[in-house]
Amino acid sequence: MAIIARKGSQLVRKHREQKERKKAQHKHWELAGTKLGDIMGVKKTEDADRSGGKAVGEDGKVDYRAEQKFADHMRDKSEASSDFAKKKTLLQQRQYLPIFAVRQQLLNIIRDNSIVIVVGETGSGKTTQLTQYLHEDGYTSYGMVGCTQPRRVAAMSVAKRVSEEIGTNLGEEVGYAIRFEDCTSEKTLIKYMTDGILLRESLRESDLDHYSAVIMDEAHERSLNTDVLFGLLRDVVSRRTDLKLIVTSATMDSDKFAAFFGNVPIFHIPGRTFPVDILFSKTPQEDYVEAAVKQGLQIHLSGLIGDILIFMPGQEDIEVTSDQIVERLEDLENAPALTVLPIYSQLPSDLQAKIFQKAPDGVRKCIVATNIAETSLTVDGIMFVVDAGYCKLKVFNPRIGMDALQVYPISQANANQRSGRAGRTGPGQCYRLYTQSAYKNEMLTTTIPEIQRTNLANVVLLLKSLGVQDLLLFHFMDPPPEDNMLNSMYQLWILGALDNTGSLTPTGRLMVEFPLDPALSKMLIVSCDMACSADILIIVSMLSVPAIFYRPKGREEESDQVREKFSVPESDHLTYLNVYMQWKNNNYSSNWCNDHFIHTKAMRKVREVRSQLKDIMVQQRMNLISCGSDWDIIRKCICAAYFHQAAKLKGIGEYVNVRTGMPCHLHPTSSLFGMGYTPDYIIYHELVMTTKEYMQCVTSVDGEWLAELGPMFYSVKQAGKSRTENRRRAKEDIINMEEEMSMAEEQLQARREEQDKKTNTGTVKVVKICTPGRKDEAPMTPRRTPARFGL
DNA sequence: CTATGTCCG
Repeated sequence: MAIIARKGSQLVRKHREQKERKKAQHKHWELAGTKLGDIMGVKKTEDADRSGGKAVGEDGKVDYRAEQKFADHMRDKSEASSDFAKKKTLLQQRQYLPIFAVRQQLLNIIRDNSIVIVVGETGSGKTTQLTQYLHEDGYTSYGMVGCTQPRRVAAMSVAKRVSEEIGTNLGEEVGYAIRFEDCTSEKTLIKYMTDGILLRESLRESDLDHYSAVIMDEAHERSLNTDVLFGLLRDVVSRRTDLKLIVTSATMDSDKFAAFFGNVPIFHIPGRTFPVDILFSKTPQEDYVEAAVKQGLQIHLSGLIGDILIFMPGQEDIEVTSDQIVERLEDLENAPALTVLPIYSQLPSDLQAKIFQKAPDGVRKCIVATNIAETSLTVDGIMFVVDAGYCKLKVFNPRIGMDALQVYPISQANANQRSGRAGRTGPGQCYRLYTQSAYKNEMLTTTIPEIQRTNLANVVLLLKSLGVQDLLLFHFMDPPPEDNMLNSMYQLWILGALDNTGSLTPTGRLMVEFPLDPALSKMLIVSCDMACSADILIIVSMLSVPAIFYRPKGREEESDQVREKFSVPESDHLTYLNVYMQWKNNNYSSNWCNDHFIHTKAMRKVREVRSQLKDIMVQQRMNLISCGSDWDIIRKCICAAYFHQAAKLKGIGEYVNVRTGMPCHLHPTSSLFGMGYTPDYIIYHELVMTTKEYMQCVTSVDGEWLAELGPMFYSVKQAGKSRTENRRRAKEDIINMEEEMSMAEEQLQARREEQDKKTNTGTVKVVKICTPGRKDEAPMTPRRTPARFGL
């Protein structure tokens, strides 16, 4: 009943909104008229002034000034342009790269120093050539040359290219390693890999004895793994004088990198890109969606040739922007054809592939993207970039143990990366929908590195298993906030991975074996004792991939209804299990996925993860048993690893966090959402602040389970005799053991102070992070009006 | 009572 009412009212509202919006738009266009200048608010740029300085539009609302010429650091991996490739041999192509001119100098400086920072601009050829130069210079005679990449695709494609250049089969002299795929052999001399792989390797072999040289490519992106490797490799090099470390960096932070590694030399390799004109908005834009739509259309109607790339923070904005461009273009007479293509990572791959297809002759492409187009995928033929100036960032707040996924202004580094996307195949233009003063004064030079804004439980576990005694003294380039480290250690203590002295327990050592977040590893370990490991294995696998359910625009109701068929009323975890079992019963069919609004790609990955985890379990002699249909056992097992993330029912549909007392909400996608069934206690997998504090993926639990499984948090005041009595009392008398919590924290704090006294080196620096929700700390917090756009 | 940026093991 409740469901029907909810769906019904929603339908009506949506429909009404749509009608209203249409009406309002018509009004808008009648008022605005159809004169080009009026609609765009900008004069047509027949002859865009490329020399800089001159205003492009004089009388419009959106107004730009050419400010500077700009060539960016962009990744130009391996692909040479096709006609060039036809004419030249591989060797000639290699010699044409800018890095070739400085080859000997580079090798000399590497010979003379253990660590070198290389500033390699886009198109310099560093990624493909550095490894080969080291190989040619004899470094592979006593070990491998390793090269890390932040992304898998990069590791694979570069390895392929280099193996062709050397003239061997991929996987022999030149190979790569990524999760699920080790394409190397005993013959391998040059090994490309993701930075996560090298990190895992250092667990087995802390001095990296197999390597004679390690190149950390794209280090300026500062991925979590890169930052941990920084600290580790710095020490490895001091122990092993025969190991060479080469770290690539962007110009802006090369000095910082050099200082971190001990004032090591910086070597600069020029790049080869086309100039990009940067045009800033003269006035701040109130609504970046509106501004982007106008700018996109203005470029399109200017008659200049070339595809357009628009950067937006998220899926919703992308959809609104795309729709608006299409709609407004339809209202114009004789407008040239334009294909508008959205792209973001959650988009199914067949739709993603569209952006790489060539548009029909005379049709311009306009790609509307998240920052996926900033580094992860490169589209050729982009001449115009429109940059809204925002991105979404996940920031972890250790105090309340919650992530916040919110829109933040981008950094200058992001902005430069984005504009560089217009200069890949020819000179281009970048329209920034923010003022030059905002760029200079309000934007950070670089994005806050991931290590300072993420949950560190995994990093802490890893470093502990590497024998790092005091994590607060570990040499990070940018140390994470102390709160964050302490919180992670505390969390690991709760999970039984660390003992009271902060050392790794046997459970902790077992947890390290799994490429999972600690709580998930714990769940897997506990499940073996509770005889439901086969089922938990599936749930864990489902939880370690991104979104399973697909909710396409325009078919929201339909997909929601299909999803409800899978829903297990008391648990999202069990709902996931249910989905997997049904998929399995349908022979892992991709058609079945499509019919049920489920991401095929995600499910395939679940299967891969499951198989990898299963191998580890077998190797660790953990038994695989299913509990059949006794799903209470499964819920109890989940509770055993997540009791620290519990919420108590407060009112109808209202929950409060048991530990912090903070109100939390069920996410609308939860099986428990909007149902008549409202359990007294639930545990949640994740707490994320978006528009509200949402618990994502929840399972109902018995109050007494919490007391039984999380005795350091909860206790039942008086134990009754019967089960029902127990349960009743548990519901009434659950106490949050705040004192014990703070005791553990004090213990950690005391330890830290003790260490501080021993070494007053001041290596620990706490960096304040912009607290989510504090508007005064985010000067460029955008006015988000896209939902009401056009009204 | 309503929605999630990008990666990695």
